[in-house]
Amino acid sequence: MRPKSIGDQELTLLQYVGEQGGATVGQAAEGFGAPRGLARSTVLTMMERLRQKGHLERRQVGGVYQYFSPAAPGQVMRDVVRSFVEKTLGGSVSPFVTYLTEEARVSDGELAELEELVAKLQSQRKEEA
Amino acid sequence: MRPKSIGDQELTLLQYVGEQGGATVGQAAEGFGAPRGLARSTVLTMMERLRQKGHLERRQVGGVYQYFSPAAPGQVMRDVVRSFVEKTLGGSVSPFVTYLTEEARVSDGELAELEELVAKLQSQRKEEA
DNA sequence: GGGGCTTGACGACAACTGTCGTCAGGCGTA
DNA sequence: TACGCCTGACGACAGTTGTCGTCAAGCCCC
Repeated sequence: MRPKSIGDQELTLLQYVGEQGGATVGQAAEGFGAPRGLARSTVLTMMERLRQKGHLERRQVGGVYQYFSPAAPGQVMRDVVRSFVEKTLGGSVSPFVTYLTEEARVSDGELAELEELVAKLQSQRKEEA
Repeated sequence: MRPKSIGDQELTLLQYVGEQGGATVGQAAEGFGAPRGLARSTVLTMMERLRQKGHLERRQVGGVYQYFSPAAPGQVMRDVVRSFVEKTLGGSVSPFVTYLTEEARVSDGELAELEELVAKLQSQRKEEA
């Protein structure tokens, strides 16, 4: 019983459902699949696979199933990033920082987040000292 | 002919070869495969697949093939991170910054890199202003 | 010359992903 | 009642990854 992997397309769909605060297959097929040229059955399959993996739950509402994410908003992304750092980067975030430094486009909001992050880390260092 | 994807294990192996400054299959099998319990043929297969994808090149040296990475050191990692940010995070580094803030262990060296990064970005903002 | 070990090259298999097509059942409207 | 549309559930298929086993050729030492 491996943790629960997730493909890129699946993740994007999961995100979509999360943002919508839940959706039926029909809604997801229209709002997510259609713009991407995906057939309804494709969306259905992905949603069911996500459900099997525990990333989505469904509830019968008015005759149809309403799917929704049982995880807190943002949690999934965090898990994905953690898994990427651990599995692919071997636990070090250095490659990512290098990437940020050399070629990422960082928005103002993200820069602010980074500033906060640095400040937070610095104060932690002091405490420990 | 899609760009050139790469699996996690493949990437780790590619990294290994890069760090070693090149290696024969025998060397990689011993130094990389053995510690991970991978058979020699597994390592060979991965190296050949990496070569087919253009991530590795080989040269006949003293009867055996010496494999090496044609890319500059660190380039591969940067490519991988970029691809992850674009494909999986949808182009935004926010999820990553959030991860860093909430749960990553950041080393002193990495913190220093981050500080530099923030400083650099701030000065860029000023210039643009 | 004969063994034995290393190399390369294949072919294979199972999982996971991304995509569908199709079938059967339910509901509403003509 | 009959038809058409939406919904769920399957089963399928191809491509990518991760892993091997095996076979044939070469090379070295006894």
